[in-house]
Amino acid sequence: MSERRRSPVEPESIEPHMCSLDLRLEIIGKLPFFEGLPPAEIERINQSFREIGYQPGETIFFTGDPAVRLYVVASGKVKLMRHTFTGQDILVDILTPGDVFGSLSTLGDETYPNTAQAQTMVCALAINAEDFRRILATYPTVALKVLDMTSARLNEAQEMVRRLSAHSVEQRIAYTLLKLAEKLGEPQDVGLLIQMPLSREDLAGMTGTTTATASRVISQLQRDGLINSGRQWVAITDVEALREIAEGVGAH
Amino acid sequence: MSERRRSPVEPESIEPHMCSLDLRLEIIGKLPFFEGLPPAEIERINQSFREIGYQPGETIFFTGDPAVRLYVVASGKVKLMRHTFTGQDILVDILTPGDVFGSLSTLGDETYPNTAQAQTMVCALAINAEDFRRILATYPTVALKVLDMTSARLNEAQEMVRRLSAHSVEQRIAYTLLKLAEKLGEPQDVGLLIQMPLSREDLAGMTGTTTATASRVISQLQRDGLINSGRQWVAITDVEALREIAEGVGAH
DNA sequence: CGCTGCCTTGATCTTCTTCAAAACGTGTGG
DNA sequence: CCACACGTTTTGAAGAAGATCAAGGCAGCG
Repeated sequence: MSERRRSPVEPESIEPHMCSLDLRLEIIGKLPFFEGLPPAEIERINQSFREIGYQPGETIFFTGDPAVRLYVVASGKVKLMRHTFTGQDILVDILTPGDVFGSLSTLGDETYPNTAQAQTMVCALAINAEDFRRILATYPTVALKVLDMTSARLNEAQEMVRRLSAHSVEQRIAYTLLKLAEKLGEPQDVGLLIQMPLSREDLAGMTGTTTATASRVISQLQRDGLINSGRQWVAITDVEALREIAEGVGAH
Repeated sequence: MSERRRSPVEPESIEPHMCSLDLRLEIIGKLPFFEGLPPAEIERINQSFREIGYQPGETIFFTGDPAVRLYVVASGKVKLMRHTFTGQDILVDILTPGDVFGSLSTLGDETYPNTAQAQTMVCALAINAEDFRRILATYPTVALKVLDMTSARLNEAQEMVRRLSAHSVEQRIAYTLLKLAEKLGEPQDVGLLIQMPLSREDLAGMTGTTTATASRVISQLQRDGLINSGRQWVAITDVEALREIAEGVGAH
């Protein structure tokens, strides 16, 4: 413990070309829901998008802003949050390349329900909400894929509700770490590293607890040898044991 | 308090015709997402559906069952739940006529993530998941409406996550009652009545607490004159005051 | 009537929050 | 390379909120 390494999370910052015009077609073509579309169509769809780059920590939009655009993560990580009146931020979701956010239902709310913030260097593709609707109406395949993604996220959110309701903080943190590792995990010498800057505060926001408690739990898990962690990063060393905690195998 | 009335919630049971062939077209035509479709198309779509009736308490499908069908609530109320290993049930959502449930994303999970149970007498329209996909692919308007509904529910679920994380039990219960009243409220002499059988256990499941605590909070709210309640029913008498509690205006 | 579920209420105990202070890591500028 | 300063993390002690366990009350129904 004497010589703790620096954060093993790679900066992911020195890649300016990621948001360049050159690669837009490739990025858009690789998006899960445009997959399989003929190149000519992708070319046309491409016209409607414009790319925007964000610095880590930069806010893409705030809760309550008029919901005019829909975004797609092209590269980097975006966190979706909700504010509480007490000033605390709840981390609702973490988005990775291919994920959609912003204004999906033009008919419903006129404002964004969440705040979106760049967690790393981010390249996002933005499209006018109405234009996106037109695309969906034109290509039913795409609409079905977007629907799939949305209902998958609904499912995850409902699962989250269940876990917040019935599980202890330790279980929730264990589960959240596993979920994050599933999405962002990278095998490294420190363990299965969650490839993003992740503070105790973030973790607290995701599990509905405080930084102090999150810190205590993380320390305990580390003492037990299940994880490995430092400033702004966490790596899992014993996935199975962590899963047992998350599912509440011995305790409750 | 000496002479407490019987449950003012209407049974909603003696309407067997609701699930008859005669009214199917009308019901399907009134579904939010088929609205505006030409009658001839509705007639065709109608062919793919079959109706199924359920008794109160009857289970429509369990978590983990193979997800082969998609359902639409035609009449009655359906509750969506998730089980926990401790045996506790979390009430994830309450569905009213027009709501879709069951297998939406045929690509994703092969099993239902939730358990669906009839809360009242229910008439549901069922359709093979693949057939429904075909309909969505054929009528983009419908697909967009379903997408809207789904993302609205996603939004609600995320809001629920926020509230579970940051609010007290009293606030959560107040909020849940308001939400239910919004969906199912009926002005009556006892107050704004939530038109469905709603036990303390249900309420506990929706707010992530125990029946004992839910009961305590309900009693307190009743003592303060904000609500009116009895066995399996709740009515709101002071919406504004309840909203203040839900939003946490004074307390935290 | 008496049975079966709901609902209420009390006492105790655990978990988590809160508040606060100290230690640590990291980047900065000397 | 060192020292400082800032943000993050750790840790402690006290307190509050809610869970748990359990007993009793009340309503509706056979």
